[in-house]
Amino acid sequence: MRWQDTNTQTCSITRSLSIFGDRWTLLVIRQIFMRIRRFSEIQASLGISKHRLSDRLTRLVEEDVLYKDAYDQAGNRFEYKLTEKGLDLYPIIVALAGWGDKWLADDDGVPIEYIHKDCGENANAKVCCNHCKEEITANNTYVVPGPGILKKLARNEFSDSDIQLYSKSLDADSR
Amino acid sequence: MRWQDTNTQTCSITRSLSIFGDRWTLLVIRQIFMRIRRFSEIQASLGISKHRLSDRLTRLVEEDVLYKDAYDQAGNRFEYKLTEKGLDLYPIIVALAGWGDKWLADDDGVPIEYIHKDCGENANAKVCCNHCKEEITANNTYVVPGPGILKKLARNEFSDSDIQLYSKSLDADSR
DNA sequence: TATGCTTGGTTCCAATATGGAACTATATTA
DNA sequence: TAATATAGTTCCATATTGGAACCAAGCATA
Repeated sequence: MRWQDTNTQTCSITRSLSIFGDRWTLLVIRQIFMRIRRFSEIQASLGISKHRLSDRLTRLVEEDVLYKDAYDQAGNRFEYKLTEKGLDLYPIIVALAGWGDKWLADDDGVPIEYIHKDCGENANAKVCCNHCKEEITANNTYVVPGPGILKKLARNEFSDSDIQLYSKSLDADSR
Repeated sequence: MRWQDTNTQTCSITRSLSIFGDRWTLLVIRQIFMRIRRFSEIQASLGISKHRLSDRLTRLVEEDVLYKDAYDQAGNRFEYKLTEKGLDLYPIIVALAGWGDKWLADDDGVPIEYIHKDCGENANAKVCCNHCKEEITANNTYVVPGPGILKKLARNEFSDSDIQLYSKSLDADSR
């Protein structure tokens, strides 16, 4: 399967990765969260080549993850800012940072800390059940097919490998 | 900057992405969470080419994200299973799925739902503050340099672009 | 014991994506 | 007006990926 075909898949993870599942895009988004928002700033701070960055920014604007906000009088130079859709990527960024902090930090410790303004404490983010607020892990969760699968199954629009995937479930055996 | 240099960076996000920030690795991990754990199963279900999958699995075992568990008598054929480090990627998977569910689902609705066993409800997972359990967003969080930065700064092991990055903060202006 | 089948790869080559340098066009600054 | 900064684009060499063919070990069958 070629990569450009992946965004036609049903899986939400596959669809998400079709937008930012490459080597640079999430780092570009991270910079923009960090207020590094102009082309040259992003390019210099990441060391990404210019035409690659140009591609990525254009694509993120097309996907409505970023929008261009002119900062000169002529209106030809832009800061790239996060749309509502883009701001919603924050949990993914925090989850990535948290995993790296836990498993990849060197002896010096965690490079940056996230402070939750409302309580003033180190956020040390966890993924929690929206209903009971307890932490979500692979071992206390299982999956069931949702309407996006069931309706396609009813219309026979689902492949064998999709059925194989979604007939499986996550539970304590995931280890 | 070439990609193989990225895992020397201080940033936890960059280090994380140096392991699974390519087009396929997170999908491979997702399959393993979904109990699709043998080479041929993963290969057929994702449509990834064999040598690419071989590379990725080898690398994930090297990185201690997966381990090989023999399932034949001769001990030559393996299921790839998640280590503790790998299981800890679950929040990232859930965050990706949640974003895709919200922003990329088609009219049929969400493809799969995550059920939290402890309360029996649809988890609809949120990234929350570990301290007060409230949801984390770009607007209610800011960042401060942690020891991993401060110690390197004290030893002069930090580049200008790193300083630029970490001197910025996240807050309500992130939009 | 020979035969083919399945699994889990590896090897080769063509196609695609990326990095780096040079170039360009438009604004802003001196 | 000239110099500089910004935000790209173009060209080419290199790196990564996909696809097909090949291979070797183990198992199932005759």
